[in-house]
Amino acid sequence: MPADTPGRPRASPPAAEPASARRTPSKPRSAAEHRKSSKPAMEKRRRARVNASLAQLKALILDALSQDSARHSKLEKADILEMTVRHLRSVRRVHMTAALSADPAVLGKYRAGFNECLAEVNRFLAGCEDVPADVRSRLLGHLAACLGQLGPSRRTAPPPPAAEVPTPEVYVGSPPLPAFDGPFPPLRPGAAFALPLLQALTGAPPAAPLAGLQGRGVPWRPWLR
Amino acid sequence: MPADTPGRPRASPPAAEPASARRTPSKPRSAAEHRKSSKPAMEKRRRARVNASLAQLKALILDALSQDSARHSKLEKADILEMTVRHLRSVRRVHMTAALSADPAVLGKYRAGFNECLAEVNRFLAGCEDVPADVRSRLLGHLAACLGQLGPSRRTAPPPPAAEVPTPEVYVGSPPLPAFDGPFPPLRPGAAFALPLLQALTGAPPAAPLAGLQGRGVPWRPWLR
DNA sequence: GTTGACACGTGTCTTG
DNA sequence: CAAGACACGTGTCAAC
Repeated sequence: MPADTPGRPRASPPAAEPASARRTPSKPRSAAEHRKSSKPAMEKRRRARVNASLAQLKALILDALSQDSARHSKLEKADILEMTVRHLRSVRRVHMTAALSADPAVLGKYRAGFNECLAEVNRFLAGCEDVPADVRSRLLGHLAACLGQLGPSRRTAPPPPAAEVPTPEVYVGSPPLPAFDGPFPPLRPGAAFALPLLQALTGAPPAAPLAGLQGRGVPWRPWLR
Repeated sequence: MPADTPGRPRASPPAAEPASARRTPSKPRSAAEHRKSSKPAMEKRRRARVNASLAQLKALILDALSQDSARHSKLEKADILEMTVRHLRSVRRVHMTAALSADPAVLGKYRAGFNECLAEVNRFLAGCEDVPADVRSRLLGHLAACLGQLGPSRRTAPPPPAAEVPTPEVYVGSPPLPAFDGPFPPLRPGAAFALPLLQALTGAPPAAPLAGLQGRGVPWRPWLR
C-alpha cells in the first residue's frame, strides 16, 4: 500500500549511457578469467546464504507462533520477514515486561500493556493512508490521554495535575524505511474520561476474524485491500 | 556511513515509456499496456517489501544487541538474517526458562492493559464513521492477534506441545555456539529511537541474557574462507 | 489466459 | 584493479 513507491526519490538520472567497450583486452588470462566466470556463481552463493537463513527463520517463526509447521503454510519470502519483525517486536515487549516485573509496580504493567497497544495502533496507522490524518491524531491523542489518567506514572512529578501533555512514551517505530511514522501531532481531544473496565471484543468484533484466520501468523498485509 | 539510508543512491529507471505501440489491438490499450509495463515494477515492489522488513529487522536486532543502530553497521543483508536467527534461538531459550517461574500473575495485568486499550480503540472507532470499516476490523483483528500471542491466556490451549527444538534444521557450521547476544559495551549513550522510557524507568537493557564470545554480532561466515 | 513468486545473470557502485 | 554487495530486468514455473 504505501503506494507503490513510498516516495523514494532516487535522484539519479539514468543517463542512458551505452557503455562502450573500454576494456583493455590485455589480461593475464589465467586464474582471473575463471574468477570472472565465477561471478554468477558467487551471486548464487550469496542467495543461498540468505535463503538458508530465511528457511531457518521460517521454521523458527512458524513454531514460535505455534503454527503447525508446514501445514497450511504458503508463506512467501517477504511474509516470513514481516512475521519475524512482528514476532521480534512482541518478544521485545515481553522482555520489557519481565524487566518491570521485578518491582511491585503492577500498575506499571498495566500501563505498559496499554502503552504497547498504543504503539501498535500508531504503527498500524502509519501504514494506512486511507485513514484521515486527523482521525489518527485524535485517536492517538485520546489514547495518550487515557494513559495519562491511568494513574501516576512515576518519574514525573507525583502530582502533575495539569499537563497530561500528550507525550506518550510510545515507541514510534524505526525511522529508516517507512519514512512516515514520524512524531505524531500532539493533539488533545476534548473528550477524555474514565476508562471502563471491560473485556473488549467479547461479542463485539465488527468483523474481526480471530485466531484461526487472521489471528495467527498470517501474512496480514494491511495495505492489500 | 554504511548506507544507513534505505534509500540507497542508485540508478533509478524513470520507467521509460515506450510510446510506440507497435500493435494496435482494438482492445483498450490502457489495460494491456500497463499490464506489460508493470512487470518489472512489480518485482521492484516485491523487493521493496523484503527490504523494508529487512531494514526493520536490522533496527530491531541491532538494538536488541544494544549496538548502535548506524555506527559500525556493516551489516549486509544476509548477516542481518543470520543474526536474527541466532537471536530468535536465544530468545526461545529465555522464554522457556521464563515460563517456569513468572507465571500468569503479572502477565495477566499486562494483558489487561493491552486489552483495555483495545476496548478503547473499539469504542472510539465506533463513533467514527470516517474511517473505513475494513481498516477498523483489520486494526482490531491485528490487536487481538497481538493479544493472543502475548502469552498463554489461561483457558487457552494446554502447554505448547513440546515446543522444544525439533531442530530439523541443517545448520551448517557453528555447532556449539548456543547463545550469542554478546554486547561489548552494554553502554549506549545516544540510544537513538530506542525503547520507550518505560524501560528507562527500570534501567533494564533489552535482551542481553548471556555474555557471548564472538564480540559483536559477527557475521561469521563458516564456509567462506 | 493472467497473476504472482522465485532464481538467475548482469551492470553498477563501493571498498579495501 | 579485484572482490564484494545490491538492484535491476527477464525467464520460468506454479497457481487461482
